[in-house]
Amino acid sequence: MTGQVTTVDGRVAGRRGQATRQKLLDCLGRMLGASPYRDVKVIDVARKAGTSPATFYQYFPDVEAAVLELAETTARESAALSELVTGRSWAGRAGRQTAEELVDGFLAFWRKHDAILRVIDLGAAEGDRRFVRIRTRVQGAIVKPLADTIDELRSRSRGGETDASPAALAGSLVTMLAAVSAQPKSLQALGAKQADLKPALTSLVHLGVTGRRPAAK
Amino acid sequence: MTGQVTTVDGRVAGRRGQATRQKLLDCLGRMLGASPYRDVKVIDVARKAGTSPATFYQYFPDVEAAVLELAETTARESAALSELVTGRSWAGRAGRQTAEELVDGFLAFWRKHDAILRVIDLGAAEGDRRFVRIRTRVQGAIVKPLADTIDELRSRSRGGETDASPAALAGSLVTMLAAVSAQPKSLQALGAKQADLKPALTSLVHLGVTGRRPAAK
Amino acid sequence: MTGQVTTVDGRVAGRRGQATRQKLLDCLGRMLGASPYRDVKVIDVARKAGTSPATFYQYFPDVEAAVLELAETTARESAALSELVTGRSWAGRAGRQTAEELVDGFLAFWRKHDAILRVIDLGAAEGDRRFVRIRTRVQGAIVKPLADTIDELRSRSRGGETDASPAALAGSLVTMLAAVSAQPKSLQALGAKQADLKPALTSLVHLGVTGRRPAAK
Amino acid sequence: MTGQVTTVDGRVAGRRGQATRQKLLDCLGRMLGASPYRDVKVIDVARKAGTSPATFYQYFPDVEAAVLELAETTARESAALSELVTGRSWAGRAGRQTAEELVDGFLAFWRKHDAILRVIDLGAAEGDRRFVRIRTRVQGAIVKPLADTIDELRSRSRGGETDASPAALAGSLVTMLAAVSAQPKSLQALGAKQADLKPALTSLVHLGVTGRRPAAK
DNA sequence: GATGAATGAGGTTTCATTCAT
DNA sequence: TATGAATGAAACCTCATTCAT
Repeated sequence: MTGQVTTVDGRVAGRRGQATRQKLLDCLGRMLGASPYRDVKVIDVARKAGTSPATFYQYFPDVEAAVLELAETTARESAALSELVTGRSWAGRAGRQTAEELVDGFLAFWRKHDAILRVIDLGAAEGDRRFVRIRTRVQGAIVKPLADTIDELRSRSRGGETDASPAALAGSLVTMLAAVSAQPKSLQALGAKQADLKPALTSLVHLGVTGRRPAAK
Repeated sequence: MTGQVTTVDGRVAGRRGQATRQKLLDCLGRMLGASPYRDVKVIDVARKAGTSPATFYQYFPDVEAAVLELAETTARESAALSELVTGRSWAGRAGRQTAEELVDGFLAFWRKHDAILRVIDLGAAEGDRRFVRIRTRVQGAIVKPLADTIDELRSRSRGGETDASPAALAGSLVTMLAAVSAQPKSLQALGAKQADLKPALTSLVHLGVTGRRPAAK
Repeated sequence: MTGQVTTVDGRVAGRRGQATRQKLLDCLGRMLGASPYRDVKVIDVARKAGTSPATFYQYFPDVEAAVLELAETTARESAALSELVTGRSWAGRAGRQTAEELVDGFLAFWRKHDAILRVIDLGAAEGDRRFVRIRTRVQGAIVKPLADTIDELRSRSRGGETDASPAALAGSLVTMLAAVSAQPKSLQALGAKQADLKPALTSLVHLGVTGRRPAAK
Repeated sequence: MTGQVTTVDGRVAGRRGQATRQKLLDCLGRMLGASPYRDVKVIDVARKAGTSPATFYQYFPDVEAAVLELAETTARESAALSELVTGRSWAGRAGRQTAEELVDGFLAFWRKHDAILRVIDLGAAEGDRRFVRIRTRVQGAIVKPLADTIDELRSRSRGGETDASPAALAGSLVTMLAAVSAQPKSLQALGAKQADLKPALTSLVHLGVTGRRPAAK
């Protein structure tokens, strides 16, 4: 599935080559977290990885290609996020816990992939199709099962309400989680204490999904 | 109040200079909407404004400085957003309308200032203090009165509920609105129809603020 | 003698113009003392003088022209140096005093015109005729009467000695004085105390002129 | 001892790199002799060396850095000047010859390193510590042994004379030699014939060191 | 596989210089 | 007289990119 790892000129990379390639990716990842995307240069990545620019070009045609690969990896990992939603109960205390774990899991994932997710967001916002696709994949890992859940909950209850679309609701909620994660200091600057954040998000998710406030703890 | 507009070397700009300066800002703003921030160069801004790079440097030390000024202007304009919240009713039909107008107004503002807001977000996410401050100001224009509103609504109802913090709730909701605005195609790619978006946001805002679903139309 | 002061385009400068022009020269002089000649720019001179580059160009075609004018002024002042030599006695105690005053006067003059003399030296060393001419004028103010003095002293004593040429001797001595003045910290770095400098120079001058050591004080 | 030669970004230069680097230095040296220091540009040095500015910047951060390296090399070579003084006799005919050879050797060295020494002088006169240090080293190569010589000569003769400090004397003499060398046409313009120069300098050096005129040839 | 080394290309910056006001 | 303002021109400087080793 992961296919062969190849050099730019088509050769298959051996053990040593793979290691070099990976080190370049790692360094790139770290640099994305440390300096503005605008300022990330091939030369710096190579130098920080202890190799030369020439080596970088053995494996990637340019910085963007390497970024896309990091993004791809992240997208692959994001599949696991689905488990935060599928097969969970949204009733009563269990529902509150489901919402809590969803928020927790999401924030953790975001925090871990901080830098690359920021770049994906940027690329997508700027209209780059490749990044839009990846972003969709990452958010979809939660949005889709969440939308299904909302649908299902409604069909179980006395339906007929002209309520908001499940997909739109789920999408909005996940977008919110992502955005809050991406701007860690933002809400504090607006007067929300660090400790208040998760409860608020949990509450909103619960409200959005079920239409009611979560049960008290 | 706006202080004197000065050139980089400290001279006070006259009528003609101001015009040139403004034209540069306008062109920069347009370019931010058209190409990745990464690719915006002094030379292009100058060319598009019908002047030379040398002239650009009379008024700004670099692209970032000009961007910050655009951002500043946007922040100033954002103050008007407060009116979407202050003095509104959240009860019944009126409440639904308040939420709708809030969402509408916010999206409209975001759409209008699309490009620069994206750059502000990026700068803030990358940790640049100056952008964080501006972002806080923009979002604060809505978050603060909204948090007050939540507070007030609670105190009026039979209180005592251990609910999420108003500031965190308001912050999360506004962050959501901003993020959804910033990624216009995103939710559609996730299966939400364009038309479903506003109702969903409206619903979430109403739920978040009042704790109940909005009244039917 | 000093002719009319004119602007670059040939107009005769009035009272106000003269003042501006002079201020530019003064600032240029000060800047030559403060930063490497390499780094002195029209823009800076004008700015420091509280005017604009355009004004500078009203009075001087370029920096070099202004420098030459400063140099010219210095050359004019240097004429007074002759008095350190003419009509002095070189016999006995009086001779020592003559040498001392010569050294003193020369160092004082050099210290006062420090910066511009450095530039003159540089220009001359680099082969610029105009600076060579000025330098010659400045040093000539002392060299010529000094050479005459040597000549005269010899003709008075039992002549016939195949001794060094008076002009070459005088020129070398004065060059020495100038060079020592130009590098104030140099000799100290080489182990000569500040207080030892003048006596040494005095002694050398006396030796060079008279062929004998100066009398004890 | 000379340490590794490295590029600006910290790589160790190999055989080819060293050659390029050296060619740049050589060309810079030649250019300093041909045009005013003010006008020496990276682009010209590179062009003359048959490379590109980019290559220049691989090896030097700017022109000044390269100049300092040339200066350093010259300083190293200057150590050999000491031999013009150490172990020489200053008595009678031999003394005259010692003085002659000292002057000759010094002038030859100066003529050979003409250009860079001029720049060193300039930098030092303008107060740049790095140049002052180098200048001190160069002149020290002669000044120190010469001062020792003076000291020794005095201690041998019936001492007790309150004479000028040896270091100051030696320093002044060497400064004189350097300055005369640096302004080759200067003395001629002041009426000293080319052929008279060395005898005059020889005479002054001899007088300064021994206190008496040199013996006739 | 890796990389010293070189460099074309192009944006950045600075200035001298001009001109209309 | 003075100077805001603009800019051509040129150097600076950085990088992506290539290639021979």
